[in-house]
Amino acid sequence: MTTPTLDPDGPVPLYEQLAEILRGQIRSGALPPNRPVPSETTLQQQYGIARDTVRHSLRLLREEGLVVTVRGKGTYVADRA
Amino acid sequence: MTTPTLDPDGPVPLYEQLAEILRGQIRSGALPPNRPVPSETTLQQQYGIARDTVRHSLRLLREEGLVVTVRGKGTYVADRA
DNA sequence: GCCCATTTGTACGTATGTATG
DNA sequence: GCATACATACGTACAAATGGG
Repeated sequence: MTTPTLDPDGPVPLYEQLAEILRGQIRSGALPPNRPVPSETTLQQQYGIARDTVRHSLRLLREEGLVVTVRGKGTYVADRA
Repeated sequence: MTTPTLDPDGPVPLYEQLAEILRGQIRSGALPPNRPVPSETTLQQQYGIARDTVRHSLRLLREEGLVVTVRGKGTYVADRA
């Protein structure tokens, strides 16, 4: 499982690129329901982006109902994502 | 019209305090429909907070349908706010 | 109950890009 | 071209919640 790379120069914002990657991993089952998404710190290091950008991506997924975030614990793939 | 003050030490986040102020101004008619909300820079200076915090407040109001934001123009009170 | 590491939340600052007028 | 305004993205610091030892 190689980590996909983001394109900082393309027309698609980094937060949208990461969101799309995570959507794919959720849909494919690589990130199964009720399992934690990698932490914000992990994602920011894996993709070499700012935490601000990671949080923007996760906020989108929350609004889409794909993930649920619990303070102090983590962000989890939703039950019926 | 004095500018209300925010309490940085209280339990309510600054972005929520500002959101509540703006909600009140919208409901009272002080900010009428189709009129611009003060710009992010203006709000950040008026209340002595970061632009990040202002944007968080405005994002809440957008999600509530109270305002509409147009890039390069400004943020406007929604029609049926 | 008390530390401690981890994780998310809030808030600050700065720089640059893009759209409007 | 220029000024204004929002969008994206980077950085930092500290607070608050969780869970383990």
